[in-house]
Formats: sequence, structure tokens, C-alpha cells
Amino acid sequence: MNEEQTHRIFFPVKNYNLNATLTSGQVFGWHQQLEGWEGVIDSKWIRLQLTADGLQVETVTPMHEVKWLAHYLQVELDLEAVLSTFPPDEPMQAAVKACYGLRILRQNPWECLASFILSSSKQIVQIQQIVKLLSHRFGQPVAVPRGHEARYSFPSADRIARCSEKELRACKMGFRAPYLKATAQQLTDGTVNLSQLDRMGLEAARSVLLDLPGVGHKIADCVLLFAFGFSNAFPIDVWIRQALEELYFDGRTVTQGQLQEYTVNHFGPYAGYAQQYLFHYRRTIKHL
DNA sequence: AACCAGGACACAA
DNA sequence: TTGTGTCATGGT
Repeated sequence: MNEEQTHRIFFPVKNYNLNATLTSGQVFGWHQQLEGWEGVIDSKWIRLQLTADGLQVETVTPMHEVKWLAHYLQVELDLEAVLSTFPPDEPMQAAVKACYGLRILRQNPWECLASFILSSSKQIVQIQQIVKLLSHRFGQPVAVPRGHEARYSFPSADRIARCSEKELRACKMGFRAPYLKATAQQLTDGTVNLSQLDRMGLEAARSVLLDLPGVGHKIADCVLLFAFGFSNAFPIDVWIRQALEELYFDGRTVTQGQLQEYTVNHFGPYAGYAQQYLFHYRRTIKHL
């Protein structure tokens, strides 16, 4: 009905499981409408729709170059090559079968970092609510199709740094408010620069993130994996811990050190990808 | 109505 | 290094 209002781009791509990708808990700003998945990437409203032979993308303003979009969506990734590195054990293959086509996006570092600082000890639906509240109150309105409900970009680190703790707590984030504000301040005043991390080694990049308030091993690995492309970063949360103990340790409880050593050795160069398949498989199917 | 959520942190042993 | 209590808030 609103076809003339949007500009369309088509990415021919096989094996793209859009639903699994957007609902697997790696990103929190997408919502499913009748016409497709809608979200905001870098201040631009986007609608995504899966077709038989690729990904249909709608934007409000015409796109002269779409490399940034292909990069975000990771449409050029050779997914088969990634999946072929997974260990051939039964649970891993079951996860691949159930979530086939799931991809790890390449998100904006600050938005990803902030989202996962807010994620600690929160359910995914609540994280989505907090992100939406934050965007509505402190983000910028973005251009949307005529008659469409208003949408807002994720607020900049600078804007968050200028929020009071009270304003942040009003967005339902509770004790995470001082963490988010302090990290935003460090990024704003130049104490830490995220733009260099993708040129560093995994351990060096991780240590930079670990110095930020509210960032521990789990959140650091999420940001390394979801925003910086460290495909071997392996976030260990309560779900993955339970899954690994059950599937690979015969139900025994193991220490964090044992778990970390096992994951880096067992899941290979794309361990983070394997982790996301196991995580989503566990949360959606959850039989066993 | 309890229980727990894609944890981090300070502190103890 | 590993274990415990605490921190808000609301979904299931």
C-alpha cells in the first residue's frame, strides 16, 4: 500500500534465516510488522523482508551506496564455510539443523555495548523495552514512511553521558544506570576509543572492554562477537553454561575456567557462531 | 506468588 | 582462581 514511499534494495543471498538472526538475542531493536522486520540502523529506518532468493531491504531515503548495509547484515559471509568448522557432535549438528541460516550481524559498537550493559540479569523482552524507552526519550527521530509510527535512533554516548542517573533509572534499567552513564562518559571524554578494537587482537580488545564500568567477561565477549567481528569470542551466560554442562559434561557443574578452556578448544575458529546457534537452539526448541 | 532473568562488583576464603 | 550477597525491575 505504501510501495511508492520507500526505496528498495535487493541482496541475493541463500541460507539467510532472518527470523532466527533477529530473535536470537544478539540485537534488541528490531520488531516484526505485517510488512516485515523494521528497525533503525545508524539513524536510518530500515524494513527487511525475506524472499525466495534473497533479502529485500526498504529505506525511506534513496541509498547511493549499500556497502554499510551489506556489512551490517553480513550477506556476503560464506555461511557454509563457517558451519563446516563446527564440531560434528550430535548437539552441535542438531542446533545447526534447527537454526540453519542464522547469522551474526555486525552492529554499531556503542549501541551493542550499551545494550549489553543493560542486559545483565534481564530477560530479552525487558532489554527490548529498555532500549525502546531510551531511544524514544534520548534518541533522534528518524525519517519514516508517511503515516508510519515515529521511530528513534539509539542515543549517542554523548547524550547518555549528559543524562542524569535519575533519567536513566526512569527507563527501567535499575542498578545498571550508573554503569551505563559511567561507560558513556569514558567514551565521550576520550578515555577509551572503541574505533581501534577491530585492529587489535582478541585478548587486547577484550581487556579494553573489561576496563569499562558494568562490563565483565560475558558482556565483553558479546560486544567482541556482535559488533567487532571476533568470531571466536564465546559469551558464557546462564543458558550456555547449563547447555554445555548438560551436553558436554554429563550434567556435572564445572568451573568457569574449565568451561572457557573447553569452549576455545572444542568449537574452533568460529566458536562464537557455534555459541549463537546453541544459544538460540536452546532457547527456542529447548527439548532435553 | 515465588522465582529468576544473555551479570557485574566488592569482598571473603 | 572460585564462592556469596547485593544491586532494580518485571515476565512467566
